[in-house]
Amino acid sequence: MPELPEVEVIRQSLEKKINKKRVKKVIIKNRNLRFKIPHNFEDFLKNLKITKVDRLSKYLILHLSNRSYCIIHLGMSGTIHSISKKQKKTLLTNTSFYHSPLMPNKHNHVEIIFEDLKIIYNDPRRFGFFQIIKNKNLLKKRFLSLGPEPFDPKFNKNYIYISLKKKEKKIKDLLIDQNFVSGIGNIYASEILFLCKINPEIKGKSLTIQECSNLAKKTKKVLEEAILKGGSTIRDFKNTVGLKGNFQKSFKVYQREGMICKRHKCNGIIQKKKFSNRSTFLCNICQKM
DNA sequence: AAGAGGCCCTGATAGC
DNA sequence: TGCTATCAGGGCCTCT
Repeated sequence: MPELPEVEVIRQSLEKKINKKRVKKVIIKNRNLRFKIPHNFEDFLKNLKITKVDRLSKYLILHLSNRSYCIIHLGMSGTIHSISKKQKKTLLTNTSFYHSPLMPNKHNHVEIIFEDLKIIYNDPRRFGFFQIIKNKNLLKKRFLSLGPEPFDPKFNKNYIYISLKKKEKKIKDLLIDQNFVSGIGNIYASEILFLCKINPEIKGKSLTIQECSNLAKKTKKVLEEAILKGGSTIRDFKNTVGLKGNFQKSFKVYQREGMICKRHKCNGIIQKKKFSNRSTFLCNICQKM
């Protein structure tokens, strides 16, 4: 599911809920996520305080009071819900409780319980994971292969131009390559390239310096706007209080196959193409090769 | 060393 | 209704 904007939206709502709070109890219902959750996970977290709710590209990073970290990745289908004791009381007296996403569910794998609320990790496909990282050095090591985030000043026209000048890969595949730039996924890659009028299939090395400059700008623009709109809700992404995002209404190409191009005075038709086993959307006129 | 492809997993939807 | 196939927002690993 979640690309950088969705993870940031979750981070913001989690921060309000659990920052500075102490973990009372952890319940694991299924350890078999992408990486197996070790058996000492619960004991390790117990009684530690959350000192900061951070994010790096698509990873959530909980800073813990013993100077260690808990990183959470949501994979394709992970979501985090929070429920307060008060809410639970109300829900129990209400029939809609049984249809609520907060209801016990076979895909609720992890619960982290605080004094006044708990957070629930739900993930049908189990591509997500939890990992404990013991110290700052190891955290740095863990993310060594990640390229700069789009908002990092390092992600500028020169970096892009130099990184791409020998690349035979398609620019769309490069945008979702986390070693080049981290945080962009399949939705936003299509949206960014549309705004740049760049055909997703051209080789990285064929971008001009001007195109690289525009790419840096438009990438930031798309992601910033998506965060402001609460992320994109396709299928059932919601923030931790169950609110849907709104950016999907702003999609220019994603999931708009066969529809008319939204660019002013362009009469192009949005195409869907599949390469590298993922779908890509583009306008057949303003993103011509 | 870069790039292509497979794989981890479940659920929704389409087509027969 | 029930089956089979295809498709999903990601990332890691292996092979060439």
